[in-house]
Amino acid sequence: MTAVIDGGDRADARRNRAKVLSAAGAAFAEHGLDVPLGDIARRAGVGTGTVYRHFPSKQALLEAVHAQHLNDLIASGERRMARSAPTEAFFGFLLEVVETSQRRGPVCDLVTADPSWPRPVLTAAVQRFRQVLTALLHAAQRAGGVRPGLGPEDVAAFAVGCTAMLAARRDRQAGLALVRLALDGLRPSTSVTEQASFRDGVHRTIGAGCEECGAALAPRPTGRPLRYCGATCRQRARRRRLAD
Amino acid sequence: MTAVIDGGDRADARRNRAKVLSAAGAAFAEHGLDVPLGDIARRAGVGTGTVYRHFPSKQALLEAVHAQHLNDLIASGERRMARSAPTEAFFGFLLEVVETSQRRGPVCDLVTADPSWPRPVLTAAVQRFRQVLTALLHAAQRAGGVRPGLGPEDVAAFAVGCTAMLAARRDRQAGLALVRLALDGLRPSTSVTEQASFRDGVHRTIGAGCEECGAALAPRPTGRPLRYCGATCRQRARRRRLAD
Amino acid sequence: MTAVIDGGDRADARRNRAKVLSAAGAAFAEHGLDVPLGDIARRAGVGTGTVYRHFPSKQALLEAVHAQHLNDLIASGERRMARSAPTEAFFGFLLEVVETSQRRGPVCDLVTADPSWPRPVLTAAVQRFRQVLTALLHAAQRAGGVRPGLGPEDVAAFAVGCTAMLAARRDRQAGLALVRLALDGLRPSTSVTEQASFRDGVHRTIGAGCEECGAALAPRPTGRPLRYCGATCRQRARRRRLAD
Amino acid sequence: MTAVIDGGDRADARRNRAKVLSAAGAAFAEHGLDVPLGDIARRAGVGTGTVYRHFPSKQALLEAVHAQHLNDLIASGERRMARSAPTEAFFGFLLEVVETSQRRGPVCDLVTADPSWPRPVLTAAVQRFRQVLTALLHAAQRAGGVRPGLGPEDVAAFAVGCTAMLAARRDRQAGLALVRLALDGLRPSTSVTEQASFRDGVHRTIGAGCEECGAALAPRPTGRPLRYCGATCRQRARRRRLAD
DNA sequence: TATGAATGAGTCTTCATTCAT
DNA sequence: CATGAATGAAGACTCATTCAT
Repeated sequence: MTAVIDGGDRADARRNRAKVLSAAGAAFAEHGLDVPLGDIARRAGVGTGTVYRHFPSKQALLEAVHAQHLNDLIASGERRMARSAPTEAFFGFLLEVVETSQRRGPVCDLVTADPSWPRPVLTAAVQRFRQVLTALLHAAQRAGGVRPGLGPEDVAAFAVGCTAMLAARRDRQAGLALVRLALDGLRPSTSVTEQASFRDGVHRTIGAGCEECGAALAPRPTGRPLRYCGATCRQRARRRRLAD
Repeated sequence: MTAVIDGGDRADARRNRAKVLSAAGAAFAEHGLDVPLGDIARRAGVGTGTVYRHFPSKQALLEAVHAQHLNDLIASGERRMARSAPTEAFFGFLLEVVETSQRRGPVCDLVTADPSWPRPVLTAAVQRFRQVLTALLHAAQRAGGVRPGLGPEDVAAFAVGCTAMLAARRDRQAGLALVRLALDGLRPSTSVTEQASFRDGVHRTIGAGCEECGAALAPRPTGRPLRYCGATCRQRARRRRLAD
Repeated sequence: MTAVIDGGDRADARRNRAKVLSAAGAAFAEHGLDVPLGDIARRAGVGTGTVYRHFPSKQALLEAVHAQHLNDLIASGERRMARSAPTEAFFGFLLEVVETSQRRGPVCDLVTADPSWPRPVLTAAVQRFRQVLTALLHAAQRAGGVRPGLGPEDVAAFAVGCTAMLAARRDRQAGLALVRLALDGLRPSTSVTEQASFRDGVHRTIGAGCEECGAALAPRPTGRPLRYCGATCRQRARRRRLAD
Repeated sequence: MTAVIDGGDRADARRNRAKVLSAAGAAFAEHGLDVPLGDIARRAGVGTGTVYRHFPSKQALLEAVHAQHLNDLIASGERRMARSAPTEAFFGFLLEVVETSQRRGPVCDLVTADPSWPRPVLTAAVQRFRQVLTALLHAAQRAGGVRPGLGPEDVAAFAVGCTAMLAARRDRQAGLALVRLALDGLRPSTSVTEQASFRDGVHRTIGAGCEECGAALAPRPTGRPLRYCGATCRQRARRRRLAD
């Protein structure tokens, strides 16, 4: 199994494999999936034959790129899970997914299980990614930071959409701000919000939920925004932070 | 004016042009921009030459599809403006944009003014579309139903993202629910932090979020940019840095 | 037979046929044989269908153009034969052939009997053209103005070559001067010339032959060049001139 | 430098490049510039992709053929310059140019500087060819074997014309004889009239010939241009005008 | 009958994949 | 094993010719 990932015994072969993978990742991210394989090879400083020695097809190369990306994200997700509060971990993770996808094709499409995607090499990574995503999601939901009722497919679709949103906005900073707004849609909203959001013309107070339990927060006209619904939740959050 | 859309005098030619346009719209929507032109022709029940008689290139055909789509949306938007309350009109319009775009390439990319897009045929439609979008947006903002500070580019990017989101979710109903959640991100919230970054109609440069929790940062007119949303996050980040 | 040439009974049909023929002649002359048939039709102000009504194929149209050209040349050649001295008639004719051919494909190729040329419609015109050319040639040869031993194929090839020469020289006036030089190669040369022309370094006196009998002309260091070898030939030429 | 011609390191690639070049040269020569690229590939015994590997477009292939031809001619011309007497060198060179051009498109058109020809690859070869041609021409002119007043453009146009002439004559031997006759037009003649128009190395604007007999007209530095070569022709023309 | 729309075979060109060096 | 040359299927586009209006 490591052989498949490493590309064989010889050191130079392993190095070449890594070069190709990295070049492919960059090329797909920059120019999209239509980038010619020859360009990738040139970028990696190898011949096309070498690319084919390591990856049996362009599709396979793309999948390897995705697998690597997924593995990186999995590691990052696990780190976040260990170190951050659930809600922060979840949203930080999602933001990272969005920011690192670029034009390489939405990683999360893999999670949404589009059957047109052959995933022989990917299955393992995808499953693990889905597990991490699910764990992060459930933790955040238990913490009240994410709406209950959403499943991993929903989150994946959200990530896909936010990736496209980021790519569509020329100004990356502005794009990130938009993504944050969109991701806020995953946060629980008070019943007031729900009702208000489809009514018109009145400027109602809608706050994000408590970061620990998701409960509605009393609006404050000014000053530092509330993060927790009360002392209990603030305590609980603090305990968790110290725990890692 | 209709001549441009109708494609000439003869009834059969007009019919064929319409068939081609419709087939192209469906084909692009289903299979993306890489669908072979021959497939479109077959789908329309005509020869490839007929496609080329009506549209001088594949690019032109794609633009015509977009133009038609835009024109439909423009008409719909104007109707909504006349008949509905501003906020409902705005969100209804956006939802329609998202629902009708599918894989045919992000209609709204046209609005985000990507210069790599040649728009000879489109310029008029795009401008009109942008006008309608802007009018709907401003009306909704005046009515307090949409965050101030957002511009048409932001809304277009949102639409692009939501289109991708919808396409990513296999279950269309679930996808639409997600889109609604995301679009709610455009509504105003009373979170003081957030309000700071989008105040009174001026589209400020939105800084990156807090490095620790991702929350929006209040813009500072001068001086060193903010890294954290507050002391808590700064403290936490410091602790983490010391930890490794 | 006139029906074939005239294009039918109706006056407008005849007019259309003429328009197409003229447009085709101009288009072939300007842009060569690769000019699209649609361009010719547009130029003629008719539809492509109308072109096909009068000429069953592009090839046939080209042949009709050639036939018309040939017929014009035939008439001109006969006029010249009647009115001018043989040598003048011959060279004037040749120059006209060259000047009127342009890029429409060398008319004289038809005479050189290239078998790749289908000539169903042309046979008659080509044969008549060849007859006129031959008559002019023989008369000029009898008059001593053209080298004996040359046949109509040679002359036709000369015309083809001079047409290309004229087209190659951007400056048309300079091109015509070159053509005259080349055509002079058809005139008889004294034995001195023949010997001299392949020897090197000495500037020998080579004059054109007598216009009536082709005999060598005594070189004159200055003044008006000699046209005739003597009084006899000058008389003979004068008589012929008065005869028409 | 040879790399450009050889096409790389590998022996088989070099061989293939040569095969393609040679096949293209033959195909263009035989069937003209419209020969399909697939035919060339088949003729060379390779796939179309191989042709495109060595030459990025059909145009480029054609230019490479021309460049090779030009380079061969350049070498030959330099050899002739070194070994033969000037006039023989010049005419021998010209004959070689004519004999080797066939239908592959007039090599010398390149010299006549038609701006519609893109010459990226060719520029160097064309310039060198023009230099050789000019050197040969001037040497022959100094030796008195070629009319003064002719420039390289004239000679190139002559070559183009003679190439067409040779192609037009089915019997190649007869064609070559014709070409020799035509080329003799470049030799000096003592006809005083002609001398006037091409004197001492300056390439004067050559006016149209006499309207009556076509003879060359002595250039006039100023004033109304000449129409007739003399009083006789003017008289004759007048008589004709009165006749109709 | 005139028109010009429809047709589809044929051309150039690209690029994923295979294979000789 | 690495290289990059060779391959050929596939796609965009043109235009001579046919056919419906």
